Amino acid sequence: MKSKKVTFADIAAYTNFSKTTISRYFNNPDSLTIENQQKIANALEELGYQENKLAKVLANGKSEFIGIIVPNLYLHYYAEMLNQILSTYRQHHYKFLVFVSDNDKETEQNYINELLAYKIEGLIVLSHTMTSKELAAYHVPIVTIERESEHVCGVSTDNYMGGVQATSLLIKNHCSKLIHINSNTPKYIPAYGRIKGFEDTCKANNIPYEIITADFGDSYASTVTQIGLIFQQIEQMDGEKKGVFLANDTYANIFLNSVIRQYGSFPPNYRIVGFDDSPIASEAIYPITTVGQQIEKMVQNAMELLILQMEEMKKRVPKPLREPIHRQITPILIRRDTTD
Amino acid sequence: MKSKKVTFADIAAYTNFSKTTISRYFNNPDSLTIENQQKIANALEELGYQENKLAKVLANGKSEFIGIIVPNLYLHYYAEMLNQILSTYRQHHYKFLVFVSDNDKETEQNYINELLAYKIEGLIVLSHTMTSKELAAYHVPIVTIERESEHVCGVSTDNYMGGVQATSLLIKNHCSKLIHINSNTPKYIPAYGRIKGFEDTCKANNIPYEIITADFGDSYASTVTQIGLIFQQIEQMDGEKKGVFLANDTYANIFLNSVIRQYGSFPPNYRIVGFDDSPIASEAIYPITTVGQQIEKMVQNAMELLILQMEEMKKRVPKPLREPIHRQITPILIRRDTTD
DNA sequence: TTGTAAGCGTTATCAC
DNA sequence: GTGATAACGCTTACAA
Repeated sequence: MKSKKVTFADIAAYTNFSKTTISRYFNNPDSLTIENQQKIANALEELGYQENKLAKVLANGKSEFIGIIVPNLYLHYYAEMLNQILSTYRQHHYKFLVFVSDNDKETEQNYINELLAYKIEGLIVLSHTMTSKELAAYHVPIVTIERESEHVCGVSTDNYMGGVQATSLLIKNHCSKLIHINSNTPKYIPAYGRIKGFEDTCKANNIPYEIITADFGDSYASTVTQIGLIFQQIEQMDGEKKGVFLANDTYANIFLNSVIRQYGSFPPNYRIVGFDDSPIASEAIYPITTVGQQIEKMVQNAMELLILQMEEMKKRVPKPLREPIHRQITPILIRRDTTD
Repeated sequence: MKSKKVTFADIAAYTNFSKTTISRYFNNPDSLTIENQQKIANALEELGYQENKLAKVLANGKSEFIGIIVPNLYLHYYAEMLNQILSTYRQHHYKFLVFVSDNDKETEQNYINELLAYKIEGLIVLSHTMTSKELAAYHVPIVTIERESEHVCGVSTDNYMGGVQATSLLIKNHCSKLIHINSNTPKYIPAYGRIKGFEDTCKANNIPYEIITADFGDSYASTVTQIGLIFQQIEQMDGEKKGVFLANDTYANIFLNSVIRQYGSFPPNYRIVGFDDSPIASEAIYPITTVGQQIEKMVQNAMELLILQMEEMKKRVPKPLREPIHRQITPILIRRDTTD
């Protein structure tokens, strides 16, 4: 087996340069002559050098670590978000330390402390348990995605516009009655905008509408049951063409399945729109029209905001943002088979 | 704002102890008197100490980092795998550095080098681009999950048993003709076992069968097209009750959708079994019977194998495994509505 | 039970 | 263009 790890000292001895010069070879090669660069390059090869970034971090303070706290990866939405975040490595070369919080606040605080101990330069928060005020108190660059973010930077989907888009399409489809199905959503959550957008659009167009909220429980089975009941309820309602806008694609798919099992195929008296553009929307028995969140764009914006703050911290006299920055990303309506 | 970061030196000065004692407070508190522990605890609080694990790692060589390379997070299978891996933090306190490779070999090699530079103690590989021989050459503890792993430790589903289970169920359902649908799978991939298990079981029971393989392209749309064609082909076949076993739940769902659109509801002359127990299996228009991979158990085994190797590396005279260890996890048949 | 001093493998600050 | 030398913040013999 090979012996110990080879360090700058070994390279220096081997090449008759100093450690400083070896360091320069990596960080500022132009300051060496071409031939000396070559000498060192050879030595590296010969001795089988393996760089140690931890030592580098200790010396220069730049860990290039970003921490991520995500509620779970069961929902495709979070998985795809994480996917996009990790993919930014190619542009920015930040390394990501990832934690899954499962919505436990205390656990989450432990994670943050652990992350701080590893000298992360920034933190991306997707979970909901801590308030933005608590997050801000850590005095580390932070960006949140699609959650309450009064006291820190954040990006979220323009949920209001999403609601408007979905509702407008249903109206263009000549639906005579509009129905929105959602869980009980507090007003300070970004997703509340979907409800508001729906309601405002119905009012503005003078179309009869109804908002049905329910507690869908925390299992898929209970969601199926609840939506089944709501479907029966809607079947009883007046309206020859019902436009149903659901809070997400999972709900939309369950609703569509109820409809198909009742009618055998997609009937002309229903139009359905979901939200998220998750895989289930295209995989459904009839591909579902949905409001697609632009996840890639959201992540790109989040990274911009984070990098902005991180760069600032590296200056000799960091001047943190006076006000947190917030960005809204407009979603895109994706028309498929459950609307005209 | 607060000034510089406080270090052991500051705590030492403040408490009139040495840095060594402060270090001991963290790593071996019992070696201090209770009152001195208290003194130090107070000082920590007063000065607002924030630990630096990077310095610790540099000094003691234990990074507590594990690297993960996953092909993507688009497929729920990988997302759930990652989810389970990250969740092991609670038991073992290893921190995870995660990379998404998108199946590019060169990229992947860069990732591994980066991970080595951060002194990871071990590596978990889910991607397929590098051979296990190449992986083994890195001389770092490795475990692979559900992939070729001749030269490194690995865990995988007992795909053969899965194939047997699925096929046996279809036989018990009195199917007169069995059909297996799969992509072109090389024999050295663990998933090939599904085909073998199907075939052997058909032969053993003397049931007419057919194996249909195809290139499904790399998009969902092309998969739908291909499976639609295969469905038409199967419709032409003899057999009053056809048992169809598909390589995964996505295929099974598409096949089921084809059936429903043809028949209006689930007809008695078809029985369907998928593989993976991914969300689509339960979310389908009729919940799909499937062979469920025990992801949690696989991850647990993977961590065991990895920790085994990592512990060995910490010994004064590491004796690496003579032979890589491999584990097979038996999958579980989950009966739902597409079988009796 | 506690302290001294030499690392760990880099980078940063001055010199020359 | 190159080199000494002191950090960076913690651990670990070896002493006492």
